[in-house]
Amino acid sequence: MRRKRIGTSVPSDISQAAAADPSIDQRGRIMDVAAHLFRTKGYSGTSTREISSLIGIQKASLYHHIDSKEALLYELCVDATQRILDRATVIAAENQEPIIKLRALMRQHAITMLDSQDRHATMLIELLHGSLTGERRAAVDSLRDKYQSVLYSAIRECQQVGDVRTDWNARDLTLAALSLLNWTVFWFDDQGRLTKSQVADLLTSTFLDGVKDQH
Amino acid sequence: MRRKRIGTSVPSDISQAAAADPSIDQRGRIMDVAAHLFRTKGYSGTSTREISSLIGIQKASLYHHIDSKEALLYELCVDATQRILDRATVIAAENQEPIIKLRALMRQHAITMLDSQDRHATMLIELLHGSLTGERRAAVDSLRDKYQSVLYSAIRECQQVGDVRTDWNARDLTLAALSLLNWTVFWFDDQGRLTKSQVADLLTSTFLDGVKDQH
DNA sequence: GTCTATAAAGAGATAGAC
DNA sequence: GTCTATCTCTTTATAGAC
Repeated sequence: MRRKRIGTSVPSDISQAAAADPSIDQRGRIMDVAAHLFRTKGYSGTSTREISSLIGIQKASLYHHIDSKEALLYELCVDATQRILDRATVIAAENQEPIIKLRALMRQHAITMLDSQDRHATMLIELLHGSLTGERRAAVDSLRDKYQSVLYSAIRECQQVGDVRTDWNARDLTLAALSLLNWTVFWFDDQGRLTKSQVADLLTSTFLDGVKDQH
Repeated sequence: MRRKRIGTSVPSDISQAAAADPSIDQRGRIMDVAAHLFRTKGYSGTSTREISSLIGIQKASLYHHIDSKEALLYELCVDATQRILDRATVIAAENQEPIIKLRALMRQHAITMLDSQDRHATMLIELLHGSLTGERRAAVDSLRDKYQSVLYSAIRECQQVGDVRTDWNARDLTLAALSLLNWTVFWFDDQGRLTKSQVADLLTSTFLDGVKDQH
Protein backbone atom coordinates (compact mmCIF):
# COMPACT_ATOMS: atom_id res chain seq x y z
CA MET A 1 0.00 0.00 0.00
CA ARG A 2 1.21 3.49 -0.83
CA ARG A 3 0.29 6.56 1.18
CA LYS A 4 -1.71 8.66 -1.22
CA ARG A 5 -2.49 11.65 0.98
CA ILE A 6 -3.36 12.68 4.48
CA GLY A 7 -7.05 12.84 5.27
CA THR A 8 -9.93 12.42 2.91
CA SER A 9 -11.50 14.45 0.17
CA VAL A 10 -14.61 15.23 2.17
CA PRO A 11 -15.20 16.66 5.61
CA SER A 12 -18.00 14.19 6.25
CA ASP A 13 -17.44 11.99 9.23
CA ILE A 14 -20.47 9.74 9.22
CA SER A 15 -19.71 6.15 8.51
CA GLN A 16 -23.03 5.02 7.14
CA ALA A 17 -23.15 7.77 4.55
CA ALA A 18 -19.48 7.28 3.80
CA ALA A 19 -19.94 3.58 3.23
CA ALA A 20 -22.54 4.21 0.56
CA ASP A 21 -21.33 7.40 -1.12
CA PRO A 22 -19.65 6.49 -4.43
CA SER A 23 -17.98 9.89 -4.74
CA ILE A 24 -15.53 9.08 -1.94
CA ASP A 25 -12.71 6.73 -2.82
CA GLN A 26 -12.22 3.53 -0.91
CA ARG A 27 -9.45 4.92 1.24
CA GLY A 28 -11.57 7.88 2.37
CA ARG A 29 -14.43 5.52 3.08
CA ILE A 30 -12.20 3.37 5.27
CA MET A 31 -11.02 6.38 7.24
CA ASP A 32 -14.55 7.64 7.84
CA VAL A 33 -15.85 4.25 8.89
CA ALA A 34 -12.86 3.61 11.12
CA ALA A 35 -13.16 7.00 12.79
CA HIS A 36 -16.81 6.37 13.54
CA LEU A 37 -16.17 2.93 15.00
CA PHE A 38 -13.15 4.11 16.98
CA ARG A 39 -15.21 6.85 18.55
CA THR A 40 -18.20 4.73 19.44
CA LYS A 41 -16.42 1.52 20.46
CA GLY A 42 -12.83 2.55 21.06
CA TYR A 43 -9.72 1.72 19.04
CA SER A 44 -8.96 -1.58 20.73
CA GLY A 45 -12.66 -2.39 20.91
CA THR A 46 -12.94 -2.15 17.14
CA SER A 47 -11.78 -5.04 14.98
CA THR A 48 -10.48 -4.71 11.44
CA ARG A 49 -13.21 -7.17 10.54
CA GLU A 50 -15.90 -4.70 11.62
CA ILE A 51 -14.34 -1.95 9.55
CA SER A 52 -14.10 -4.06 6.42
CA SER A 53 -17.58 -5.45 6.97
CA LEU A 54 -19.12 -1.96 7.03
CA ILE A 55 -17.22 -1.12 3.85
CA GLY A 56 -18.43 -4.32 2.28
CA ILE A 57 -15.10 -6.06 1.66
CA GLN A 58 -13.14 -8.84 3.32
CA LYS A 59 -10.80 -8.17 6.19
CA ALA A 60 -7.76 -9.06 4.12
CA SER A 61 -8.72 -6.56 1.42
CA LEU A 62 -8.36 -3.78 3.94
CA TYR A 63 -4.62 -4.30 4.01
CA HIS A 64 -4.37 -3.30 0.40
CA HIS A 65 -5.30 0.22 1.52
CA ILE A 66 -3.66 0.53 4.92
CA ASP A 67 -0.37 -0.57 6.45
CA SER A 68 -1.78 -1.51 9.81
CA LYS A 69 -4.55 -0.67 12.23
CA GLU A 70 -2.26 1.69 14.11
CA ALA A 71 -1.23 3.50 10.91
CA LEU A 72 -4.92 4.07 10.23
CA LEU A 73 -5.42 5.56 13.68
CA TYR A 74 -2.35 7.71 13.15
CA GLU A 75 -3.70 9.26 9.99
CA LEU A 76 -7.02 10.05 11.64
CA CYS A 77 -5.25 11.78 14.52
CA VAL A 78 -2.94 13.79 12.27
CA ASP A 79 -5.83 14.84 10.08
CA ALA A 80 -7.85 16.07 13.07
CA THR A 81 -5.01 17.92 14.72
CA GLN A 82 -3.61 19.44 11.55
CA ARG A 83 -6.98 20.83 10.57
CA ILE A 84 -7.47 22.68 13.84
CA LEU A 85 -3.88 23.93 13.88
CA ASP A 86 -4.01 25.26 10.32
CA ARG A 87 -7.12 27.31 10.92
CA ALA A 88 -5.82 28.61 14.24
CA THR A 89 -2.59 29.73 12.60
CA VAL A 90 -4.50 31.76 10.04
CA ILE A 91 -6.60 33.47 12.72
CA ALA A 92 -3.60 34.20 14.93
CA ALA A 93 -1.84 35.92 12.03
CA GLU A 94 -4.69 38.33 11.38
CA ASN A 95 -4.36 41.98 12.32
CA GLN A 96 -7.12 42.16 14.89
CA GLU A 97 -7.76 43.08 18.49
CA PRO A 98 -6.55 40.33 20.87
CA ILE A 99 -9.98 39.65 22.34
CA ILE A 100 -11.50 39.34 18.85
CA LYS A 101 -8.82 36.84 17.90
CA LEU A 102 -9.34 34.84 21.08
CA ARG A 103 -13.04 34.61 20.43
CA ALA A 104 -12.42 33.56 16.83
CA LEU A 105 -9.92 30.91 17.94
CA MET A 106 -12.38 29.39 20.38
CA ARG A 107 -15.20 29.46 17.87
CA GLN A 108 -13.15 27.70 15.21
CA HIS A 109 -11.92 25.14 17.73
CA ALA A 110 -15.49 24.21 18.59
CA ILE A 111 -16.75 24.20 15.02
CA THR A 112 -13.79 22.47 13.39
CA MET A 113 -13.87 19.84 16.10
CA LEU A 114 -17.59 19.21 15.69
CA ASP A 115 -17.20 19.11 11.89
CA SER A 116 -14.98 16.06 12.26
CA GLN A 117 -16.35 14.80 15.51
CA ASP A 118 -15.40 11.15 15.03
CA ARG A 119 -11.77 11.96 14.31
CA HIS A 120 -11.38 14.45 17.14
CA ALA A 121 -13.07 12.30 19.76
CA THR A 122 -10.91 9.38 18.67
CA MET A 123 -7.75 11.45 18.77
CA LEU A 124 -8.43 12.79 22.27
CA ILE A 125 -9.25 9.41 23.78
CA GLU A 126 -6.62 7.34 22.04
CA LEU A 127 -3.85 9.73 23.03
CA LEU A 128 -4.94 9.17 26.61
CA HIS A 129 -4.92 5.42 26.08
CA GLY A 130 -1.52 5.40 24.48
CA SER A 131 -2.79 3.67 21.35
CA LEU A 132 -0.16 5.48 19.26
CA THR A 133 3.46 4.70 20.02
CA GLY A 134 6.94 5.90 19.12
CA GLU A 135 7.30 8.38 16.30
CA ARG A 136 3.63 8.37 15.48
CA ARG A 137 2.78 9.42 19.01
CA ALA A 138 5.48 12.10 18.98
CA ALA A 139 4.24 13.54 15.68
CA VAL A 140 0.68 13.98 16.93
CA ASP A 141 1.86 15.38 20.27
CA SER A 142 3.93 17.91 18.40
CA LEU A 143 0.95 19.16 16.40
CA ARG A 144 -1.14 19.44 19.55
CA ASP A 145 1.59 21.35 21.34
CA LYS A 146 1.82 23.81 18.47
CA TYR A 147 -1.90 24.44 18.57
CA GLN A 148 -1.96 24.91 22.32
CA SER A 149 0.84 27.47 22.00
CA VAL A 150 -1.26 29.47 19.61
CA LEU A 151 -4.17 29.50 22.04
CA TYR A 152 -1.91 30.28 24.98
CA SER A 153 -0.34 33.23 23.17
CA ALA A 154 -3.74 34.64 22.30
CA ILE A 155 -4.80 34.54 25.94
CA ARG A 156 -1.47 35.99 27.08
CA GLU A 157 -1.85 38.82 24.60
CA CYS A 158 -5.33 39.60 25.91
CA GLN A 159 -3.91 39.82 29.39
CA GLN A 160 -1.18 42.19 28.26
CA VAL A 161 -3.61 44.68 26.78
CA GLY A 162 -5.89 44.41 29.81
CA ASP A 163 -8.75 42.53 28.18
CA VAL A 164 -8.44 39.41 30.32
CA ARG A 165 -8.04 39.03 34.07
CA THR A 166 -4.53 38.45 35.37
CA ASP A 167 -5.29 36.88 38.75
CA TRP A 168 -5.01 33.55 36.94
CA ASN A 169 -2.01 33.02 34.69
CA ALA A 170 -2.38 32.38 30.98
CA ARG A 171 -1.36 28.75 31.33
CA ASP A 172 -4.20 27.99 33.72
CA LEU A 173 -6.73 29.90 31.68
CA THR A 174 -5.63 27.93 28.61
CA LEU A 175 -6.35 24.71 30.48
CA ALA A 176 -9.79 26.03 31.41
CA ALA A 177 -10.52 27.02 27.81
CA LEU A 178 -9.43 23.63 26.48
CA SER A 179 -11.50 21.83 29.09
CA LEU A 180 -14.59 23.71 28.11
CA LEU A 181 -13.99 23.12 24.41
CA ASN A 182 -12.76 19.54 24.34
CA TRP A 183 -15.41 17.75 26.35
CA THR A 184 -18.01 19.10 23.94
CA VAL A 185 -16.98 16.65 21.25
CA PHE A 186 -18.27 13.81 23.40
CA TRP A 187 -21.81 15.00 23.99
CA PHE A 188 -22.63 17.06 20.89
CA ASP A 189 -25.41 15.55 18.83
CA ASP A 190 -25.67 16.56 15.21
CA GLN A 191 -29.40 15.87 15.27
CA GLY A 192 -29.85 17.59 18.61
CA ARG A 193 -31.32 20.81 19.89
CA LEU A 194 -28.24 22.98 19.39
CA THR A 195 -26.37 23.75 16.19
CA LYS A 196 -22.59 23.76 16.08
CA SER A 197 -22.64 27.52 15.87
CA GLN A 198 -24.85 27.80 18.93
CA VAL A 199 -22.57 25.50 20.88
CA ALA A 200 -19.58 27.60 19.81
CA ASP A 201 -21.39 30.71 21.06
CA LEU A 202 -22.33 29.06 24.34
CA LEU A 203 -18.76 28.02 25.06
CA THR A 204 -17.04 31.25 24.07
CA SER A 205 -19.66 33.31 25.85
CA THR A 206 -19.32 31.24 29.03
CA PHE A 207 -15.56 31.40 28.96
CA LEU A 208 -15.29 35.10 28.26
CA ASP A 209 -18.21 36.44 30.29
CA GLY A 210 -19.03 33.73 32.82
CA VAL A 211 -22.56 32.97 33.90
CA LYS A 212 -23.06 35.38 36.78
CA ASP A 213 -25.55 38.11 36.07
CA GLN A 214 -23.48 41.30 35.67
CA HIS A 215 -26.31 43.81 35.83
CA MET B 1 -17.98 -15.03 44.13
CA ARG B 2 -20.29 -12.98 46.31
CA ARG B 3 -20.68 -9.22 46.09
CA LYS B 4 -19.31 -7.96 49.38
CA ARG B 5 -19.80 -4.25 48.96
CA ILE B 6 -19.68 -1.43 46.49
CA GLY B 7 -16.40 0.38 46.23
CA THR B 8 -13.31 -0.06 48.33
CA SER B 9 -12.32 0.79 51.84
CA VAL B 10 -9.88 3.50 50.78
CA PRO B 11 -10.17 6.53 48.54
CA SER B 12 -6.76 5.80 47.01
CA ASP B 13 -6.84 5.25 43.28
CA ILE B 14 -3.23 4.51 42.51
CA SER B 15 -2.63 0.99 41.37
CA GLN B 16 1.01 0.66 42.37
CA ALA B 17 0.35 1.69 45.94
CA ALA B 18 -2.82 -0.37 46.03
CA ALA B 19 -1.03 -3.46 44.82
CA ALA B 20 1.43 -3.23 47.70
CA ASP B 21 -0.70 -1.92 50.57
CA PRO B 22 -1.59 -4.80 52.89
CA SER B 23 -4.33 -2.82 54.61
CA ILE B 24 -6.58 -3.06 51.54
CA ASP B 25 -8.27 -6.37 50.93
CA GLN B 26 -7.74 -8.25 47.71
CA ARG B 27 -11.00 -7.11 46.23
CA GLY B 28 -10.23 -3.44 46.82
CA ARG B 29 -6.79 -3.98 45.35
CA ILE B 30 -8.28 -5.48 42.21
CA MET B 31 -10.65 -2.55 41.77
CA ASP B 32 -7.90 0.01 42.17
CA VAL B 33 -5.54 -1.76 39.78
CA ALA B 34 -8.30 -2.31 37.24
CA ALA B 35 -9.41 1.32 37.39
CA HIS B 36 -5.87 2.48 36.78
CA LEU B 37 -5.35 0.16 33.83
CA PHE B 38 -8.77 0.95 32.36
CA ARG B 39 -8.00 4.65 32.49
CA THR B 40 -4.54 4.45 30.98
CA LYS B 41 -5.13 1.70 28.40
CA GLY B 42 -8.88 1.52 28.02
CA TYR B 43 -11.27 -1.23 29.12
CA SER B 44 -10.93 -3.36 26.01
CA GLY B 45 -7.22 -2.59 25.82
CA THR B 46 -6.69 -4.08 29.26
CA SER B 47 -6.51 -7.84 29.69
CA THR B 48 -7.52 -9.73 32.82
CA ARG B 49 -4.01 -11.14 32.75
CA GLU B 50 -2.53 -7.66 33.19
CA ILE B 51 -4.78 -6.97 36.16
CA SER B 52 -3.94 -10.23 37.88
CA SER B 53 -0.27 -9.82 37.08
CA LEU B 54 -0.10 -6.42 38.82
CA ILE B 55 -1.86 -7.93 41.83
CA GLY B 56 0.55 -10.82 41.80
CA ILE B 57 -1.85 -13.70 41.19
CA GLN B 58 -2.83 -15.86 38.23
CA LYS B 59 -5.54 -14.84 35.81
CA ALA B 60 -7.83 -17.64 36.97
CA SER B 61 -7.55 -16.53 40.61
CA LEU B 62 -9.13 -13.23 39.67
CA TYR B 63 -12.42 -14.98 39.03
CA HIS B 64 -12.68 -15.95 42.67
CA HIS B 65 -13.19 -12.24 43.38
CA ILE B 66 -15.15 -11.02 40.38
CA ASP B 67 -17.93 -12.39 38.22
CA SER B 68 -16.61 -11.06 34.94
CA LYS B 69 -14.56 -8.25 33.48
CA GLU B 70 -17.72 -6.30 32.72
CA ALA B 71 -19.02 -6.71 36.28
CA LEU B 72 -15.75 -5.24 37.49
CA LEU B 73 -16.15 -2.24 35.22
CA TYR B 74 -19.72 -1.86 36.40
CA GLU B 75 -18.73 -1.60 40.04
CA LEU B 76 -16.11 1.02 39.26
CA CYS B 77 -18.64 3.11 37.39
CA VAL B 78 -21.30 2.84 40.09
CA ASP B 79 -18.78 3.70 42.78
CA ALA B 80 -17.64 6.83 40.92
CA THR B 81 -21.12 8.06 40.08
CA GLN B 82 -22.66 7.27 43.44
CA ARG B 83 -19.94 9.15 45.28
CA ILE B 84 -20.47 12.35 43.33
CA LEU B 85 -24.26 12.08 43.54
CA ASP B 86 -24.30 11.52 47.30
CA ARG B 87 -22.21 14.58 48.03
CA ALA B 88 -24.19 16.72 45.62
CA THR B 89 -27.45 15.67 47.27
CA VAL B 90 -26.16 16.80 50.66
CA ILE B 91 -25.09 20.19 49.30
CA ALA B 92 -28.35 20.73 47.45
CA ALA B 93 -30.33 20.10 50.63
CA GLU B 94 -28.51 22.76 52.60
CA ASN B 95 -30.22 26.01 53.48
CA GLN B 96 -27.97 28.36 51.56
CA GLU B 97 -28.06 31.04 48.91
CA PRO B 98 -28.42 29.53 45.41
CA ILE B 99 -25.12 30.91 44.12
CA ILE B 100 -23.26 29.57 47.17
CA LYS B 101 -24.76 26.14 46.57
CA LEU B 102 -23.85 26.22 42.88
CA ARG B 103 -20.27 27.07 43.71
CA ALA B 104 -20.13 24.29 46.31
CA LEU B 105 -21.58 21.78 43.85
CA MET B 106 -19.00 22.61 41.23
CA ARG B 107 -16.15 22.51 43.72
CA GLN B 108 -17.16 19.09 45.02
CA HIS B 109 -17.61 17.78 41.50
CA ALA B 110 -14.04 18.73 40.65
CA ILE B 111 -12.53 17.50 43.89
CA THR B 112 -14.50 14.27 44.23
CA MET B 113 -13.73 13.45 40.61
CA LEU B 114 -10.02 14.10 41.04
CA ASP B 115 -9.96 12.10 44.27
CA SER B 116 -10.96 9.02 42.31
CA GLN B 117 -9.53 10.03 38.98
CA ASP B 118 -9.05 6.52 37.60
CA ARG B 119 -12.64 5.52 38.28
CA HIS B 120 -14.16 8.71 36.93
CA ALA B 121 -12.07 8.83 33.78
CA THR B 122 -12.91 5.18 33.15
CA MET B 123 -16.60 5.75 33.74
CA LEU B 124 -16.80 8.72 31.38
CA ILE B 125 -14.95 7.01 28.53
CA GLU B 126 -16.46 3.57 28.82
CA LEU B 127 -20.00 4.95 28.84
CA LEU B 128 -19.12 6.59 25.53
CA HIS B 129 -17.73 3.33 24.23
CA GLY B 130 -20.72 1.30 25.30
CA SER B 131 -18.62 -1.09 27.36
CA LEU B 132 -21.50 -1.57 29.77
CA THR B 133 -24.67 -3.15 28.42
CA GLY B 134 -28.24 -3.87 29.43
CA GLU B 135 -29.22 -3.34 33.05
CA ARG B 136 -25.74 -2.39 34.10
CA ARG B 137 -25.68 0.42 31.58
CA ALA B 138 -29.13 1.58 32.62
CA ALA B 139 -28.19 1.63 36.30
CA VAL B 140 -25.16 3.86 35.75
CA ASP B 141 -27.08 6.13 33.38
CA SER B 142 -29.76 6.54 36.02
CA LEU B 143 -27.24 7.68 38.63
CA ARG B 144 -25.70 10.14 36.19
CA ASP B 145 -29.10 11.54 35.27
CA LYS B 146 -29.94 12.08 38.92
CA TYR B 147 -26.72 13.98 39.48
CA GLN B 148 -27.21 16.15 36.43
CA SER B 149 -30.69 17.03 37.62
CA VAL B 150 -29.24 18.29 40.88
CA LEU B 151 -26.79 20.51 39.04
CA TYR B 152 -29.45 21.69 36.61
CA SER B 153 -31.81 22.65 39.45
CA ALA B 154 -29.10 24.61 41.20
CA ILE B 155 -28.42 26.63 38.05
CA ARG B 156 -32.13 27.12 37.44
CA GLU B 157 -32.57 28.37 40.98
CA CYS B 158 -29.75 30.86 40.52
CA GLN B 159 -31.49 32.17 37.43
CA GLN B 160 -34.77 32.54 39.28
CA VAL B 161 -33.27 34.73 41.99
CA GLY B 162 -31.36 36.77 39.41
CA ASP B 163 -27.86 35.54 40.23
CA VAL B 164 -27.24 33.91 36.86
CA ARG B 165 -27.81 35.22 33.34
CA THR B 166 -30.98 34.10 31.61
CA ASP B 167 -30.04 34.70 27.96
CA TRP B 168 -28.92 31.06 27.96
CA ASN B 169 -31.28 28.50 29.39
CA ALA B 170 -30.35 26.38 32.38
CA ARG B 171 -30.01 23.26 30.28
CA ASP B 172 -27.33 24.80 28.08
CA LEU B 173 -25.48 26.29 31.01
CA THR B 174 -25.49 22.87 32.68
CA LEU B 175 -23.84 21.44 29.59
CA ALA B 176 -21.21 24.16 29.72
CA ALA B 177 -20.55 23.52 33.41
CA LEU B 178 -20.21 19.79 32.89
CA SER B 179 -17.87 20.32 29.95
CA LEU B 180 -15.60 22.51 31.98
CA LEU B 181 -15.59 20.06 34.88
CA ASN B 182 -15.42 16.71 33.15
CA TRP B 183 -12.50 17.18 30.80
CA THR B 184 -10.36 18.07 33.80
CA VAL B 185 -10.17 14.45 34.90
CA PHE B 186 -8.14 13.66 31.78
CA TRP B 187 -5.36 16.17 32.19
CA PHE B 188 -5.06 16.66 35.94
CA ASP B 189 -1.72 15.49 37.29
CA ASP B 190 -1.52 14.71 40.98
CA GLN B 191 2.18 15.53 40.96
CA GLY B 192 1.66 18.66 38.88
CA ARG B 193 1.73 22.38 39.42
CA LEU B 194 -1.87 22.77 40.58
CA THR B 195 -3.57 21.19 43.58
CA LYS B 196 -7.08 19.77 43.31
CA SER B 197 -8.38 22.71 45.27
CA GLN B 198 -6.72 25.18 42.94
CA VAL B 199 -8.18 23.42 39.92
CA ALA B 200 -11.61 23.52 41.55
CA ASP B 201 -11.19 27.27 42.11
CA LEU B 202 -10.01 27.83 38.54
CA LEU B 203 -13.01 26.04 37.07
CA THR B 204 -15.69 27.53 39.31
CA SER B 205 -14.19 30.98 38.96
CA THR B 206 -14.04 30.69 35.17
CA PHE B 207 -17.58 29.43 34.93
CA LEU B 208 -19.12 31.99 37.28
CA ASP B 209 -17.09 35.07 36.39
CA GLY B 210 -15.58 34.39 32.98
CA VAL B 211 -12.13 35.56 32.02
CA LYS B 212 -12.82 39.03 30.70
CA ASP B 213 -11.45 41.81 32.83
CA GLN B 214 -14.47 43.43 34.47
CA HIS B 215 -12.77 46.57 35.78
C1' DG C 1 -8.45 -4.49 -5.83
C1' DT C 2 -10.68 -8.28 -3.80
C1' DC C 3 -10.85 -12.99 -2.68
C1' DT C 4 -10.07 -17.65 0.28
C1' DA C 5 -7.25 -19.70 3.52
C1' DT C 6 -4.28 -19.68 7.26
C1' DA C 7 -0.83 -18.50 10.54
C1' DA C 8 0.31 -17.17 15.27
C1' DA C 9 -0.93 -14.99 19.21
C1' DG C 10 -4.02 -13.40 22.77
C1' DA C 11 -8.58 -12.90 24.68
C1' DG C 12 -12.32 -14.17 28.58
C1' DA C 13 -13.70 -17.69 31.22
C1' DT C 14 -14.02 -22.48 33.59
C1' DA C 15 -12.66 -27.17 35.87
C1' DG C 16 -10.78 -29.22 39.36
C1' DA C 17 -6.62 -30.03 42.45
C1' DC C 18 -4.61 -28.32 46.67
C1' DG D 1 -7.83 -18.25 47.92
C1' DT D 2 -4.62 -19.59 44.55
C1' DC D 3 -2.87 -22.82 41.41
C1' DT D 4 -2.19 -25.46 36.59
C1' DA D 5 -4.35 -26.74 32.57
C1' DT D 6 -7.54 -26.12 29.10
C1' DC D 7 -11.60 -24.72 26.21
C1' DT D 8 -13.30 -21.78 22.79
C1' DC D 9 -13.31 -17.77 20.37
C1' DT D 10 -11.34 -13.61 18.33
C1' DT D 11 -7.58 -10.89 17.17
C1' DT D 12 -4.04 -8.67 13.62
C1' DA D 13 -1.78 -9.73 9.75
C1' DT D 14 0.07 -12.36 5.60
C1' DA D 15 0.29 -15.62 1.32
C1' DG D 16 -1.05 -16.35 -2.89
C1' DA D 17 -4.90 -17.08 -6.43
C1' DC D 18 -7.77 -14.44 -9.60
